[in-house]
Amino acid sequence: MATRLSQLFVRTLREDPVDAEVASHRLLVRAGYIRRQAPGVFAWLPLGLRVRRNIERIIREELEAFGAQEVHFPALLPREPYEVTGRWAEYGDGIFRLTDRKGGDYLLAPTHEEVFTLLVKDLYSSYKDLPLSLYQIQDKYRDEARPRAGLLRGREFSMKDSYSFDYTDAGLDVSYQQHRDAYERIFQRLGLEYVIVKADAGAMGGSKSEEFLHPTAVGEDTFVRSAAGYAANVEAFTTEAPAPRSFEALTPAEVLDTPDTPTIAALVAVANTKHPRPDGRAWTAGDTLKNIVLALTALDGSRKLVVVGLPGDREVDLKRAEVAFAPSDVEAATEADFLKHPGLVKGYIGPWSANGAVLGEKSATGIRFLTDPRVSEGTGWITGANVHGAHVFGLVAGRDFSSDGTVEVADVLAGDPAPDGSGPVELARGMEIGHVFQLGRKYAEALGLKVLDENGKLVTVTMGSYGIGVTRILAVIAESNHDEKGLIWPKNIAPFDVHVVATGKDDVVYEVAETLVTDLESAGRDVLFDDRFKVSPGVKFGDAELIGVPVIVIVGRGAADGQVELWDRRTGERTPFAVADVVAAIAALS
RNA sequence: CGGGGCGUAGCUCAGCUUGGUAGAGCGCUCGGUUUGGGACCGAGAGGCCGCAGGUUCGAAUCCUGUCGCCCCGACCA
Repeated sequence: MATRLSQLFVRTLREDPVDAEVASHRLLVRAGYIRRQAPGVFAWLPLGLRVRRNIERIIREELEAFGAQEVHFPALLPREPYEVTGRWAEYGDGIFRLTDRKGGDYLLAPTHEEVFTLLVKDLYSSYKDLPLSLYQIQDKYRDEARPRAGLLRGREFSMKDSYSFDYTDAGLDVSYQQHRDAYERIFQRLGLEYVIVKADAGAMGGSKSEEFLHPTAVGEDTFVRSAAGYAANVEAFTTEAPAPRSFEALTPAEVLDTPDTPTIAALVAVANTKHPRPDGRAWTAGDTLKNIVLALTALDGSRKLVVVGLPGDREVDLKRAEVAFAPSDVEAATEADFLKHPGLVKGYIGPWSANGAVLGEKSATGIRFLTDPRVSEGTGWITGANVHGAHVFGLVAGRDFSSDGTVEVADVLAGDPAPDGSGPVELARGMEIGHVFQLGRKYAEALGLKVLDENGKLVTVTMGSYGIGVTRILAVIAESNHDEKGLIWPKNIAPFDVHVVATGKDDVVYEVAETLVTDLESAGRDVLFDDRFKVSPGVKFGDAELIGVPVIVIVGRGAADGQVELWDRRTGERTPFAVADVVAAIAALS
């Protein structure tokens, strides 16, 4: 099929839209692929829809290839199923809610676990019907606190979501792996670089979960990776605990004056001037044990304190803390919290005091005390002596104090060793483009999805849920496939196969171009034909570069002699061709 | 929710300090000249100056309030 630019519903913009910051947003608006309707909500123009459908086609092919079947749910759903699983409340402000004329509550679905589960429950009741994988490509709605970066985080976005249904754990593993493999093939076909990271299972429940992250500066997630292939979300990163060390040769702890040292930096400075290390090496922040007081708010609203002890060169990573203490909410303790616990000497908190243990469930305060894995048995620390202006030096874990356990809340720093022994990690930014998730029986249990097994016994189905953000992927591809002049689509998702640009005012140019377009159509190519007669060549070239069809044919001054140019959008290279040969040359490209 | 910025034509912006009846470039329409890197001439269409109050003879401009949008952060199954 050929589309004439003179007829196409599009208007390219000469200037960058003022509200677009990131490249994909800027270029997709400028090139006439999308238009903003509301914050995080976009209308799709013909060019944008074409790319979107191409991405969807690849996704469908790979899912159908292993037997997943497409269905389609409404975005508008009643409250009840979400009430049953508790997500009507859990989502809070995160979803769009609406009321019908009778006062019934509805929502615009943020994801569809509940209704998929119910549909299967509706139709199936035997193990013989399983395994089953269903998917849909559907618009999702989430009332994001702050939509941003155009399509990268919208409030309406297209997502492919699949759900697998099995009656055994082993079956779930197979379904999970099928999706995971399909996702790898999809991202490979889309030419999208990705790393698979272990993800936190979070509030969704369930066990195994992995995210596909596309490394990009505009990414919203920080992940860690080692050169040898380890990759994980920061939340899922684990710290290797050093082996216990004997503390028999260690000197006893002593309390020393450290006036005006409520911060680690001040403490290190004073320690080095007033109490230098006997071995001549300078004290560093890593020699100190920092005890941070956190307040946990449980689901029932109750609030209690916990103290975490970490090496002084580390900060608490709140995201890691949220995971470590889930489902409780975590925040730094407030002044009010300290007032309620006079046993805590702010700035000089430590597990030990001359009068006995201060931190820990069995201590004087009764406050739970958890330590970083690096605070292992036999390690010695400078830490607060629970007296203003004094710290205890050489306090040895396992000898002088103990904790109620270890906790992973310290921030991960570049150079930390990967837990699989593959060497130091680096921190990188990534955008989540896919997520595979073993839900387990949470939803099936809540909604009563059971089948009879081989023994005639009723068993609860176990499920997986798998998502790919279609519109986000489109943006991510645009993000990594553009230059200063415009978009450069990979061939298999470009809105057209070939962009034919006719330049000049001679009728013969347009006659040659028309014939070429017809020949390309006959060869099965999708053609965008810039047939605009009164538009100057500069505008046409500029638009071609903006729109980003990877293969461009210029029919211009050589047309009368049967000469055209093949223009590679990505390399910028222009190759002269006889018009008679160009259809074959294009066929050879793909 | 915290911080910052901005609302004037379809787009990008000027005008606001110092109040006097609305501007430019691009885009759009008509006519003509142009046609290998965003051409030119002429004639046009197009604005509730975000909204509401107030001050004033007079408000895009000053004051108050309000709504919205963008960016950073928090948040983000």
